[in-house]
Amino acid sequence: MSEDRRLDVLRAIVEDYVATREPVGSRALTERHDLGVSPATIRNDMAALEEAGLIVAPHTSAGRVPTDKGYRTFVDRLSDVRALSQAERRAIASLLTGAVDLDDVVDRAVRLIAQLTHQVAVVQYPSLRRSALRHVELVGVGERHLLVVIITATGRVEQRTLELADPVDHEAVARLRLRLNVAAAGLRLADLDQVREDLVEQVGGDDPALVRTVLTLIAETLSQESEERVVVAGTANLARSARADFAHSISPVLEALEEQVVLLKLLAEMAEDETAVSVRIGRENRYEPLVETSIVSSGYGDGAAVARVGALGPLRQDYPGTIAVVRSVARYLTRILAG
Amino acid sequence: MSEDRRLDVLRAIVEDYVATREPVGSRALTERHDLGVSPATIRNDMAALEEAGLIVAPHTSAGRVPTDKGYRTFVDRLSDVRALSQAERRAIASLLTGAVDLDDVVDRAVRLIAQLTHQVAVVQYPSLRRSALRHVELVGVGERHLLVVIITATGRVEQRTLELADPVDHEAVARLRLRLNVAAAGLRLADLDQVREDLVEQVGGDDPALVRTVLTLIAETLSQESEERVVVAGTANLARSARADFAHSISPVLEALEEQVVLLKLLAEMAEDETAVSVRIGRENRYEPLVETSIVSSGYGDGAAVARVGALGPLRQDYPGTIAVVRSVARYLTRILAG
DNA sequence: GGGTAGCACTCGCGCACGTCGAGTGCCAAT
DNA sequence: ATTGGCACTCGACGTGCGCGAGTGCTACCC
Repeated sequence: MSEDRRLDVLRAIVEDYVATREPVGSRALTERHDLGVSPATIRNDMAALEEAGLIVAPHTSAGRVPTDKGYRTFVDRLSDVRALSQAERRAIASLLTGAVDLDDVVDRAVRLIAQLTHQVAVVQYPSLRRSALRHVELVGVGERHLLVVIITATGRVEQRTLELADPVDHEAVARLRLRLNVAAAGLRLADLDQVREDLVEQVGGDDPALVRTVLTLIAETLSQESEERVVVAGTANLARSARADFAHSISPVLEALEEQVVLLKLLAEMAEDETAVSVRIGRENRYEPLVETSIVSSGYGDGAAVARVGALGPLRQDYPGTIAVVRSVARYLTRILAG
Repeated sequence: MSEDRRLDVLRAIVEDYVATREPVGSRALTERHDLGVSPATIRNDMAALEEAGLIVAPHTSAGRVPTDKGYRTFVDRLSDVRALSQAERRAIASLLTGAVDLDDVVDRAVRLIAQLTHQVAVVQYPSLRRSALRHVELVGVGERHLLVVIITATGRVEQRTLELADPVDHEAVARLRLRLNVAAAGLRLADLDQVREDLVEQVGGDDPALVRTVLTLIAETLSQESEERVVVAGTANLARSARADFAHSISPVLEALEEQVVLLKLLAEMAEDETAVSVRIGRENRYEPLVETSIVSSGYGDGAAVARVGALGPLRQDYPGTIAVVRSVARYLTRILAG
């Protein structure tokens, strides 16, 4: 019995099931695909595929349905990456290039993915740790508070208030601001820890302790994972297929989507290969509420990937299509952020 | 036939229906409530209530269910405001006072409402137009760009980049910043348009045109409604009761919740009475996707309300409970933002 | 006139039952 | 290795039926 044909059968099952949402039987397969053998032969292959754990029959005398493992095999070995249509390419390009600032880019990207994949779209903001510093602003506020505003190369603004031991010396702060910006412009935030002492010396000034404090605070702030943010769109797409694709309710999934921490962890786990698209199918997500979903994500950003985009949807979905969209949007994002 | 008892019957119907999710019949009513009359009498009252459009029977020989108008009457005339339990009060107080900054306050508030009401919670960020100015920061960036950072009394930071006609004169900018902050501290942003010319004169300085430009830009920026943001939580609560409470799918509702613009408009429409809780029931929301939902919202903030909090859920919900929670959270928010 | 009891009637719901057809597994034949 | 044939399983679907909740109406009572 031919191993190749067996995989062809699996591919056909996945494609038909994704298209029709109905368990697919041996006869239907021979009718809709050109496999060159009779239903009886298909049945033997199916039995083998079931034995191997790639498909299951929901009940006796129903057709077969792919398992997580079946989808995995499909994604890894059987699916061609679908080329995007001209219209899709154009939509991505024009929508993303029209954005006015970082927030707008992220917002447009997430809506775009949701619309093109009919799934829940997820876009992570470019991580502060990885992006370069454009400007630091220091503002004395009241007696002993210092407002630190950090502006990154990607246009993101973060603010943090410092409580000082001594009353604010406004002139010293003004000088410090100037020198800091001269010395630290273009600094990659991830490097800040290493070069801090150099900077303290370089900036000099009346109050090295203050410099150190400010730099430390900046570093601390940026290293907090909680600074990372994820934007979600298209939850309505989940609800549309809810009854059909989710055994119970979609509310655990919605809950998970509202938890920034969960999403960030999830995306972080998928970051092994930063630039390529990576896929988590069903129980491969160890996070219980998501065992009935699949997540397709890709890193984006310049050089070392700085963040991820992705799409989350039911097991039964058009993987080649989703992968194509996610990959394409990630590439456009990378290009735009670099420009 | 007593008008009072008729309303008692309506109240009983609403309460039972909310509690059991089943159409309520005349006998069940007499058993569960102390109305002092027989089922037959109740039937007459029910016929009258149906005539008046306050209840309907989903089909012959089923019990009655409240209509939008029935709920409206219940909310307006029949429900006592439920007092919050000690535990609930404590939860609200402790959670909100533990917040570290404005983002945290909003985040905690929205989660709190979602959890206590089992509905979708909505919290609008305090509007810039209405809140007072704490500080303005001006930073020259490159040759002819000026970065304007606005810090409000509520701790919100907004930034905007100005393109200047002439190259940046750093000294002039420094002087301007100082004078602007002296003159404009505590200014309510909504008033800025009116007093702009006074300020231009008061600030004086080398370049009145620049002052005017900066002030105009600030005013423009702040008057953009798009600056207003809404945070949503608890969408999972919708999904939980989806099958029972929504005729079709909840996905139109989820779509609406993702549209900031829609939510902002909705909240704006409910702002007639700024401090009191206001309720929109079913078709009273002219926005089609929300005709199967009710929204309870209240203004919060000091003096003139600066923003709104609310809860959105199915028609069939515990209105007194929701109202109590929304009102209470709004009050705590007001107190915290004032402090 | 408002309240009540009785009664006939309606109708959705759940259940049992039978039929249909898709799909399977196995076996003997090629 | 592939195939045709065949018996078998089982869910989906339609039908018929009885139950019970609930109604509206009418006659009656205070």
